[in-house]
Amino acid sequence: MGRRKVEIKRIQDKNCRQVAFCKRRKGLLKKAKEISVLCDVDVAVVIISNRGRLHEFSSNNSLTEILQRYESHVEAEKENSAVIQVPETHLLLESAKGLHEKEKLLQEEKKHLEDNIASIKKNREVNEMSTDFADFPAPHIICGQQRMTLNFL
Amino acid sequence: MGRRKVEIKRIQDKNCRQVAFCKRRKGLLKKAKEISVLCDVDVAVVIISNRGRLHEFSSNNSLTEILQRYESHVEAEKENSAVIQVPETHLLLESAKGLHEKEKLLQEEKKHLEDNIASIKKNREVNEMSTDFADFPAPHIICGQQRMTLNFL
DNA sequence: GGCTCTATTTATAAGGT
DNA sequence: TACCTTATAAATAGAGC
Repeated sequence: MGRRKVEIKRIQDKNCRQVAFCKRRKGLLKKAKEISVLCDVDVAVVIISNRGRLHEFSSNNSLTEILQRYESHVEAEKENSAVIQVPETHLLLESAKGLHEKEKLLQEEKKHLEDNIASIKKNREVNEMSTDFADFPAPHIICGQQRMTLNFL
Repeated sequence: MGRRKVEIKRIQDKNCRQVAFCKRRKGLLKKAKEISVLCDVDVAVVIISNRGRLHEFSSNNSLTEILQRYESHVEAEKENSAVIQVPETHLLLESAKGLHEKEKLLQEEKKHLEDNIASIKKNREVNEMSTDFADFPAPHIICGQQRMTLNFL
């Protein structure tokens, strides 16, 4: 739905990809809301950008509850089916490969966490130095700092 | 997008509502897949009809992983939400308190990550030692181990 | 990075099988 | 209940700010 048809594959250009993400994210969340209202159903949408930023929609206030309910219903089935579907011994090689990738991912995330902790400590020092409230930065500045740290999570 | 414009409110006629649900559910899941591919992001969609039937999409095979990441985001934001929502100056003390708590939380998360890495390395060593596949534990046991480690992500 | 414009594609409301 | 058809509304790609 645009000036030309686009093939559904990863958009190579970084800027185009970001623009498409903004537009389509907005569209997806809107559609999630619409179906939940029109059809009176529970809907949960979670989007995590590759920079780790979170976007969500839920049709009620207890998304976590919906998702946990979902997990409790589906996980058991998945475990059963996994055992049934994956009796091939050679897939254990894939398992080992997956563990390597997980380790790499974890180390990257850990680095983010460490950076974030450093950032928080820095902010805290700034706050603790300013014991005179008259010199305190405006609340929205604080908000901005915290928002920044959140982006690393 | 149809013969006429529809207001976004619960569709009264049960049959129309069901028809709309089928169409829009299909559309929503399609769009979720498209954005995940085009924009290279993680997306999870969970739809629970009012009859309790479940429909889902996730951009990779580990919906659980996406949801866990979601929950860690929410926990972190909960701590800050009080500060963000309230512009009262005296709450800056709470802000500092929140930063301490956040640091504590992050350190706990980091510890989880470190424990997890250790666990993964341990698993990997076990895998590498077991070059004789005949001695490999049953696949479902491996699956169980991975599921456990995933819960920390 | 976000917003506007608009040509074009896509989704879908009604209606029918 | 679930699939066609088709007119129409809605989303959005690309371009410009």
